[in-house]
Amino acid sequence: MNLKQLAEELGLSQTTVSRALNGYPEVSEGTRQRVQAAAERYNYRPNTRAKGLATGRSMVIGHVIPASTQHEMVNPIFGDFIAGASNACAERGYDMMFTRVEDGDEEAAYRSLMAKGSVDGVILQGPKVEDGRIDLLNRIGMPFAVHGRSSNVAAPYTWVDVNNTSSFRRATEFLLDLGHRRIALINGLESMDFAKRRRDGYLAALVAAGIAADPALMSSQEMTEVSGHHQTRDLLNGDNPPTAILSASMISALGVRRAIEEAGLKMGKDISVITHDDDLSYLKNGQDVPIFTATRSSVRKAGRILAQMLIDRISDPLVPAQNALLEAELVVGRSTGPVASAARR
Amino acid sequence: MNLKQLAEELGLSQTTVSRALNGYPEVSEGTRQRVQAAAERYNYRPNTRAKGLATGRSMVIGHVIPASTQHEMVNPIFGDFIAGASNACAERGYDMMFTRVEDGDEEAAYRSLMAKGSVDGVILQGPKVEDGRIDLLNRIGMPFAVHGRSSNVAAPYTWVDVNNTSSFRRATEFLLDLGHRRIALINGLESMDFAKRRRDGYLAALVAAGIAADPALMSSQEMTEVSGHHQTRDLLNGDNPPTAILSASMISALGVRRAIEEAGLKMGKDISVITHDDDLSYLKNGQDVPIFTATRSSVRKAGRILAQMLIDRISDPLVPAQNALLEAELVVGRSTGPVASAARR
DNA sequence: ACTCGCTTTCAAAGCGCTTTGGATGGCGTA
DNA sequence: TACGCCATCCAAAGCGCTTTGAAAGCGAGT
Repeated sequence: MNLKQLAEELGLSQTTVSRALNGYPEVSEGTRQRVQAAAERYNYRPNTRAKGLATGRSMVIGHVIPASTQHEMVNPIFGDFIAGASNACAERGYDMMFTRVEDGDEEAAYRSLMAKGSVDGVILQGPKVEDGRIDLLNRIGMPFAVHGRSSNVAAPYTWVDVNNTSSFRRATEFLLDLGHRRIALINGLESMDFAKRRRDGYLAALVAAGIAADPALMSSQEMTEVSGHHQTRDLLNGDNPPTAILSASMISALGVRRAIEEAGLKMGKDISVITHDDDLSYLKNGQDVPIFTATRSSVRKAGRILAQMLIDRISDPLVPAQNALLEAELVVGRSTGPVASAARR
Repeated sequence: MNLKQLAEELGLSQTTVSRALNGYPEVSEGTRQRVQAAAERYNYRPNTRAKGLATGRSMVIGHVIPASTQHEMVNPIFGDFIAGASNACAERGYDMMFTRVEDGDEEAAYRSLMAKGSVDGVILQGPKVEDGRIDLLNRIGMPFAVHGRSSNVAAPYTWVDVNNTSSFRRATEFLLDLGHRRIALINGLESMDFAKRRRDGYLAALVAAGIAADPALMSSQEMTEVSGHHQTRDLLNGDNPPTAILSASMISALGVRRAIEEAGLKMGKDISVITHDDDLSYLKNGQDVPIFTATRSSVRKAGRILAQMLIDRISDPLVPAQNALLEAELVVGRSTGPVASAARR
């Protein structure tokens, strides 16, 4: 059933039917009722493509996933973020679309999405410290919103981010207060902006406490269980192992815990662990009592907010770029404790 | 730049330019070269919506995510599946679109997608033992492909599934061969078809071995870390604890392991564990030596195959429904061993 | 010189919708 | 009675593409 048929059925013009359905005032209330009833009865839905062609809107928010970052898609953190974003999108009638591209074809992909008009805006994931994508999107005039920030970008843009610096600074201070002096940082890839900021926070706390940072205690890798495990094992096997570990995600933290247990140590007693916790639905930090002491911030909430901002911007391009800096809360669990006497040697 | 402008620029008609770009034979090689060069130069991309309107194709594969199952989106298993599927889609020029709906609005959502013409086909996730969606999609004539199967559906349809029955039967037999008699099953929700089949496999092996199934050893819940932990703790605190556990996913298995360690037991020695392993990129079963003995089957591969099948079907609706039953391999790791003497009491 | 057949190109219709710029008719007012 | 003004509805243009049906050009055959 299309508009033409529906109009014929009703003995009205397409114009009137279209207006009745879209809530325009130039149609009498009686007619509107009649039209809506008929549309309901025939389960009429305007064809997306035709509507889009006529209005110049696609009602779709895009994501470009490069093949190498593609495992990000698989990353539970990404999943939770998307869940939040798609929630906000659904409320406003938007759908989300994912385009996978080969590495290096990102620029072409964005240009292509723009030229093809298949999305009204895009969400940018995992910004690097220097991220060319932001300039690019500004240049080609594609509305966008960034999950995170990019340190070296001057122009204003829409973003939502956790205050990574302050949360890692606070976590480090918490460990310092417990008497820890050798605190390791098992970070995400530091080409990523969030990881760089976390490191900054960690270093700031050390500096403030007058402690020299030990490069042997800092590593930067992808945030997987296996990688968390490897890094921890290496740390524990080192000459002068840490008494506390800062982990970048719940997933790495699982590996951290595994390595600690394998070494016959007890987390929270022999060694303390704080992790960042994105409050993932599939990897809760314990049900009642948190397993890990953690800096917690819901990535799902970030998704909601960001999608809303993007849609605002699409609806009215004159709205200035909005930002939100979310503060993580420090949740104290059982993975931290005063520095162990054995380690004080 | 649109077709009209490009045609004017070239001094050709839209027809010729369109044909040149779409590889039709009725255009001379010289002209084609000239057109392609110009298209390249102006970075011309046909407008998706206009093209779709003219061809009746949207080049989009849809997914409908009900709010309650929405956490599925967040499920790493889903993530890996999508990664595989989007790969196959990208190769054929398709994009993927996700529509979130309130619970119970699924039927309306599919009908709507169909009426709006916004997708060419959909992928169905997590089929239940009885799943009304399959009939529905057949009825409304929407091309679709199912990840998994639904036991109580007669009509043929396109699907890809792991042989859950045989793999869980085999895993159970493996434990039986090691001397285990009290084997627990920590299953996914048994309203899900895959979970039901796994249970069937488990029970079949017990029956063949002449062992009566103990309801106290079987549980069925969502596959999260926390839930795996809870179920295992309850089992271990029971009157007559199992000597081996069968877990439905790597994620639950993490919880299983945690509960075992908390109880002061050693996995592979005091108690054996086998898990199903979807070969998730973010939750590898160890790097070199597998941590868990597991029935392994790549869910990413399943995604690839299924998307391909769906696109085949979209391209030629006359092609009969294809199916693929993937056999999981049994990977022996360090989480299993002969039944512990202590437990033989 | 004329027709035939083939290649190459084009004008125009159509996909299903929105939206512009009228038309129509009823009603109050002068 | 005539006029203007709303309220209501409509025909048609246009969004950017594909595709049908036809025309134009050209060398070969007679």
